[in-house]
Amino acid sequence: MVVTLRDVARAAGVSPATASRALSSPELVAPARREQVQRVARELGYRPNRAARELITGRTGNLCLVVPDLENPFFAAVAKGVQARARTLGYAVFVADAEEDPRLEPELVAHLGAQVDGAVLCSPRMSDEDLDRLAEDVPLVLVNRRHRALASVVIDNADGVRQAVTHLHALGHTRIAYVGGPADSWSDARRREGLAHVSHGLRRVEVVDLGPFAPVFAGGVAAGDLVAASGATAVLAHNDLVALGILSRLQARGLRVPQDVSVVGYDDIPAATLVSPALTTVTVPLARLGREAVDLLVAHAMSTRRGSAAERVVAAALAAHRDGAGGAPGVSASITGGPRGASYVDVDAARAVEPHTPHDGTHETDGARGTDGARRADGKAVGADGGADGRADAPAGAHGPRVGVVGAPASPDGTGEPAPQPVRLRVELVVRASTGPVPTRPTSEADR
Amino acid sequence: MVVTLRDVARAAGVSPATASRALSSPELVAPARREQVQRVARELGYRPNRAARELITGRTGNLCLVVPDLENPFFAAVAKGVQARARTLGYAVFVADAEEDPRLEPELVAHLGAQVDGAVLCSPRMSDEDLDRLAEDVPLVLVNRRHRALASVVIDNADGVRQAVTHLHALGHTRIAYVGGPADSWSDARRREGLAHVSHGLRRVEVVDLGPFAPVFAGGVAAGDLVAASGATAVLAHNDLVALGILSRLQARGLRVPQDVSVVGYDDIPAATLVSPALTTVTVPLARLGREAVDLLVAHAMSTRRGSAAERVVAAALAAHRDGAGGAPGVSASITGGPRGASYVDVDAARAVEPHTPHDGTHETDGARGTDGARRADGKAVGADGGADGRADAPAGAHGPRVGVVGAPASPDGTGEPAPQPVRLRVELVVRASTGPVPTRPTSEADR
DNA sequence: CTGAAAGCGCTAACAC
DNA sequence: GTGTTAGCGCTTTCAG
Repeated sequence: MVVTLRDVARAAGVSPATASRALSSPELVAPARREQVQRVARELGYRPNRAARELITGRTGNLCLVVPDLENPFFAAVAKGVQARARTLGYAVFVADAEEDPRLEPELVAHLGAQVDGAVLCSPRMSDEDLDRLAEDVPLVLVNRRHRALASVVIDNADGVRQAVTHLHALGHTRIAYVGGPADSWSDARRREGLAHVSHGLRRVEVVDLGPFAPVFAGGVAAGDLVAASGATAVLAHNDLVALGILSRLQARGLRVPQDVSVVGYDDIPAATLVSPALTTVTVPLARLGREAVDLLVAHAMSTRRGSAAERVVAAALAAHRDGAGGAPGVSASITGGPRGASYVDVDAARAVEPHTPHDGTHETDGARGTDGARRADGKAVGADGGADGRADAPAGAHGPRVGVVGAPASPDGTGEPAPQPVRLRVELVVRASTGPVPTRPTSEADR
Repeated sequence: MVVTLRDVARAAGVSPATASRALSSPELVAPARREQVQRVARELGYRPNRAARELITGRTGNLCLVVPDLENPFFAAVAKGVQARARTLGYAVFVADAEEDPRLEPELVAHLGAQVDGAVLCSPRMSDEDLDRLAEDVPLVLVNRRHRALASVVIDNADGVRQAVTHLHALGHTRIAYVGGPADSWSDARRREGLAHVSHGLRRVEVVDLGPFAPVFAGGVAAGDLVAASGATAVLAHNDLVALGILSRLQARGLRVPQDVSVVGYDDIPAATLVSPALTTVTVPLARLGREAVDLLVAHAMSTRRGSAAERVVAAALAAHRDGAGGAPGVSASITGGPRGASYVDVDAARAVEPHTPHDGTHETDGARGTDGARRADGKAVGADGGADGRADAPAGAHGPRVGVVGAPASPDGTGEPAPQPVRLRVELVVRASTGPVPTRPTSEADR
């Protein structure tokens, strides 16, 4: 009923081993036989059994993504990016919604982690300890959070607020309110730091911290009243959802935006342009966060995988690799080579001969990242203090085209390799209709 | 390194077979041994190898969901519902984004279908033929589309527009514009049908069809101008995104909503309340669409599965089942029993003794569906003309609490069982600020 | 109720 | 280059 590799082998007049090789490692088979086997396989409609393959190779060809809330446009966009990238690389992706529950996250990762080659955790709210624990079981890449030796892709939080505040300052605003996100939000902490730096640098600018709020529309609505009462002429919100809430509340109270109060968001979700006035906000390359995360995962995390046979081999290869051989890519290639190829029809047949160089920036619109970002362990970079806390990042005063960091995505899986530099993506302020010049006379609640 | 079932067996002093049973079919093992094995397994941190299990059982414990666009709030919400439900049943779910490309859909389903127990296709744009083809390979459940014998969950499209038009009519509107969705949208076709019925029933109501538009914000913006030119005092949009676009365009042109024009959307996505005026719209139980789809999948689609050994057994069981024995649930239970239980730690240990009754409405807020919706093949229902085209659905004139259909979710997998009735979910108009009484004098472009 | 044995479909040594 | 031989870890007959 279901056609098996044996069937193909028999029909092609070769041994199962040869059939297997012809499909999975074509370069090991004589051209004539190879093509014949491939043809027969096609004719018979052969579909390799993934479970059987996984059982022996230890690789699944799957990834997983865990987000706090799929309905949040921010995460939806990241998910889309992850999807797209994974698909072109031949990976399928499990998506899990943690329902904003920090306790659910580790559970989800543990469950899914058992059946994937790696996991992307987007804005995880779980503790550092949980992250450490999980990282032992499955290759992890963090998005929008940083943690010790784990690979991660983040945005330049500090630079975003810098741009926003600079913009507001140029419009004459001197009293700016900040409506923060959740107290335990990693990115919010970075933005606060950035805020402190900018306001230091700018004369006569005063930032009023209105405190932490839920990072959703309702949070913004609540914050709206505080904004009105603060006497600020401009407000910067933790994210667009919050900004939208503020906007809504302000307008409901009869305050005009931007005539009375200017509002700036963060993230640039689609809804930012659905409202009027359209929201001035900090554009974050949402989809790219996802894409980079996948690249990172495929680049290094996949190298080690608890997979019985494969595991031992990889370990041996890595050892040999470290012992001198500057870079015999062929070796690691045949080991780390995961699924690839856009066509799902015969992924195996399409398996490239070229070594595994998953991301060389080909698809990126700006050439920020080094083209050899995927190659790891080239001596020099080893042993640095990459495991530091990551406080060294934001020289927030500097500006100009901040490069999205290169760094060697090494393997933090306990193979003794150094911790990777996080991939940091640039953000950019996009000015729309919700910000304008400071009102000539101060606006306050008393105005109405 | 990794603890295997053999290890557990050895440590517990039993054979691998017994260990396996103790964990996967506890009822087959003597209480004493059973508990001992379970304890040992826990202590050793035993984690069953899913690949090995899948290889022999043919079941994966995974589902997949394919949507046209993850960033569309409609699909995000459905995805969330699918997620949640699948998780409580112990299933992990692959999510794929078809990027609004009908050609990509079958490819994704084919790829993922090979490694899941069933697939949920949300608003698939692919052809009927593609659906037929895929349905042969993997159990399918459709959301927001109907097709022959495939199980599906849809909303009462016709009733939604009926409510909307009735509302508008009550406000005095007599000239109502309809801004449709994509020409090949199944749901849009249903809404048009409903529209025709209602306007027949209502005196003096004239519906102006403004044609098909892309179901996104930009589509609505484009439609906005047509609305203004149509002379209609109210407009009903294919969905909220389009309604939002219309709203935006109308306001940009100086028309006031609802004073000059009333706007009604469909779906009630979160953004509907982010704008001002808040959108009057037809609330669709988005998350529930997803939940029901999963229930349907688990209820019947899982019964048959090409899985070597399991397949034959299931087939035999089904045959025996049909031959009289009204309901020997024990049999099918041990066969169809998929993963379940909320705890991921020891899903197996939690395997219920009770027969497989995945959804009995326990989690539903309204008891619309029958509690025995999961039980299939009880003679009577067999052989009906369930395979009809689905044109029989909308007696659009009727109203009142339309029940969300019960029907026996039979297996359309060619086992000779009848086609299932689609699960139809009720929708409800929610009146917000974007609709109001008809203007005393007609509004047209000339007004400004 | 329990154990021994036989694979699920595939890949990876190891010889030839 | 190719075939032969072993299993990967688990479930499931089939005897006892």
